[in-house]
Amino acid sequence: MTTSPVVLGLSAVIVAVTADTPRVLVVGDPPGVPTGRLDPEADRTLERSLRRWVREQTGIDLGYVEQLYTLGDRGRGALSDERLVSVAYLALVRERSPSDEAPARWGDLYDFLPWEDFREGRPSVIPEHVVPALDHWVATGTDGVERAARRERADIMFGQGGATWDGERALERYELLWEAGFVPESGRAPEGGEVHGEPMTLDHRRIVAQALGRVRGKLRYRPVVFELLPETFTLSQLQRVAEALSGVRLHTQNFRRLVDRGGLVEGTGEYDTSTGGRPAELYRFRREVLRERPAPGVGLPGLRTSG
Amino acid sequence: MTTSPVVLGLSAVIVAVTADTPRVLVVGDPPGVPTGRLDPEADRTLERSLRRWVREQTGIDLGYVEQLYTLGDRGRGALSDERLVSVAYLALVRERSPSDEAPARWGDLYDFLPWEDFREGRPSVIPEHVVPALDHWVATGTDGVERAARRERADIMFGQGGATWDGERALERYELLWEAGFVPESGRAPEGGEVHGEPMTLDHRRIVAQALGRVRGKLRYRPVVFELLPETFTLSQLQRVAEALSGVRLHTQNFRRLVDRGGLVEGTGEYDTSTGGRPAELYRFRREVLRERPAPGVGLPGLRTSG
DNA sequence: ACACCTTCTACTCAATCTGAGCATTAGCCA
DNA sequence: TGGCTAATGCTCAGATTGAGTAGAAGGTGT
Repeated sequence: MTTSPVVLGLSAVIVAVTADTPRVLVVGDPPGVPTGRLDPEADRTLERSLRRWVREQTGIDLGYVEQLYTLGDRGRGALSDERLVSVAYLALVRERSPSDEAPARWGDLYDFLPWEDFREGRPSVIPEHVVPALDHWVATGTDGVERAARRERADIMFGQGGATWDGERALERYELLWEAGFVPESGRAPEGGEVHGEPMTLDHRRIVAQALGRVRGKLRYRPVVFELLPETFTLSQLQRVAEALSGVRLHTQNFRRLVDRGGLVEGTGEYDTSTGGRPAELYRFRREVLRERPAPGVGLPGLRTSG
Repeated sequence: MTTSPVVLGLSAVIVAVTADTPRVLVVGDPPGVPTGRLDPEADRTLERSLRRWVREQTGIDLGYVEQLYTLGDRGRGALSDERLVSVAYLALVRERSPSDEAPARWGDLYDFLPWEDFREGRPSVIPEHVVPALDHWVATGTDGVERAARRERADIMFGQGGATWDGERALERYELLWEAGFVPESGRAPEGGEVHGEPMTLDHRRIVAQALGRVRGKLRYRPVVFELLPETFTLSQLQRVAEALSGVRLHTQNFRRLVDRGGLVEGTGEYDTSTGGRPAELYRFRREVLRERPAPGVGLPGLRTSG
């Protein structure tokens, strides 16, 4: 009896923001995030391996990279006689085109997860399709206890029934929708036969959801936005990137107060006159803030430890 | 030429808190965290595999489990003809003894990472040994630029030179000490030949440091403390657990205000008279808070988005 | 040149939260 | 009963947050 060999895959959720749109690099059809395999002989570390084959596959040199999660459920992957365990990474880059011959392209992140974008208010897919599907899922619980638990979970995840919507829980929302049979990746036909949000191959949409949740969390307490911005930028640009990722609109004046008086950025004295209104001062990231504050991030609302 | 096979290891940092002491379950000598291997045939998911062999090895049924990190650098592990990739997990349990025949025991987490415990003020190991070692490391930078960068990093990590100490950066601190040759696990003889903090096998102390950082972060915005407490508890008990993990002392009155008025706990009307002073009311975790607040956690100081 | 539009930027203000301290309560023990 | 200890209640100033008003500085079209 031979045991099935373990194969180590590496996946990269490569995120950029163009103007108002958060983007993720995808390959193939149905789309998936770029994927490679660890060469146990050649690659000294997992992250090096990742950077190497992302460069080879897409021509992109990754900057900021962090590990997201390791997926190892049986039955993932194509071949059945091997056990595919994948380490997923999150990478943030300033957008640029993948090299022409590369089969990679930028997709709109919210095309895959349309229920995550609250910038224009609650996205219509929620009341129109998510909520009915969840109601059905709740109703099909085996007993009252399970139905109550399902109701609570659904409410919390989508900010129903008095609960507040929490952008960082993107993964939990996706997993809930999976369980509720709302996403075709689950193998069950979606409620009503309609598909909402573009599916991805295998469990890749789950990974993207997790990446989104992670970025949103990080935004608060680490200056990761600047990985997505040029050296200098206007406060509007900064705000739009923060909004694109967090999925909510921010109060402009307060946002600027927070990043400016919070020491996160400093003015350069130069101006961008192409704003369409009053010229905007160009700012740059203030590295010293790392020394001054334990958890510097852009000011996002909704983190109250009490009340 | 045969490629070296990938072997998937699973490690568990199992944390409990007894009275004032955060504990971690260790095995062997030098101590390490419990470790198993994925059976690609038998184990359906990584987490199931983990729970199974932890139960087998230690008799402990894990409750709260979350994935920490996946380590895959070449040269880890004992055998050289295989590539060991390990997925590390964090588990929180209410303390109980490992089954007698099991070779596992509870160790004091701060015995391994003594520079992380600020409850009695800055631990003496920092001024006496860490700072001199880091000063030496800074001084041995190749040029002025590198020395300045090292100085800044050292200052930020240990709250020197105007920087504020951030408990959540336990991993970064450990990595810094590794680079500085302060920990024997790095393979270099520690500065001065003295060893501070009990070493662990392989890279296990690194994993424990990461686990500590993760718990400290989670404490803020998820009600994980309750995984470590009995069903009902006094607010002092709650505070002591929070302090043990966060590594800092908290202002009692403010702490109680935050958890109580923040809706995290509710009184039971019963009292514990064994306090040595005025009897303390027994509280329980208020599950409803999950619905009411997006990020419920115990009130820890020091998270300021500005200023 | 002028009104007008747009966006950026500067302030204000009330509500709330935070950090710190003082004071009181309620068992236990000699 | 007085003194000890730990729990609990309350106050207060300073900082932060959320929301809004208003002015500044460009462009555009007549």
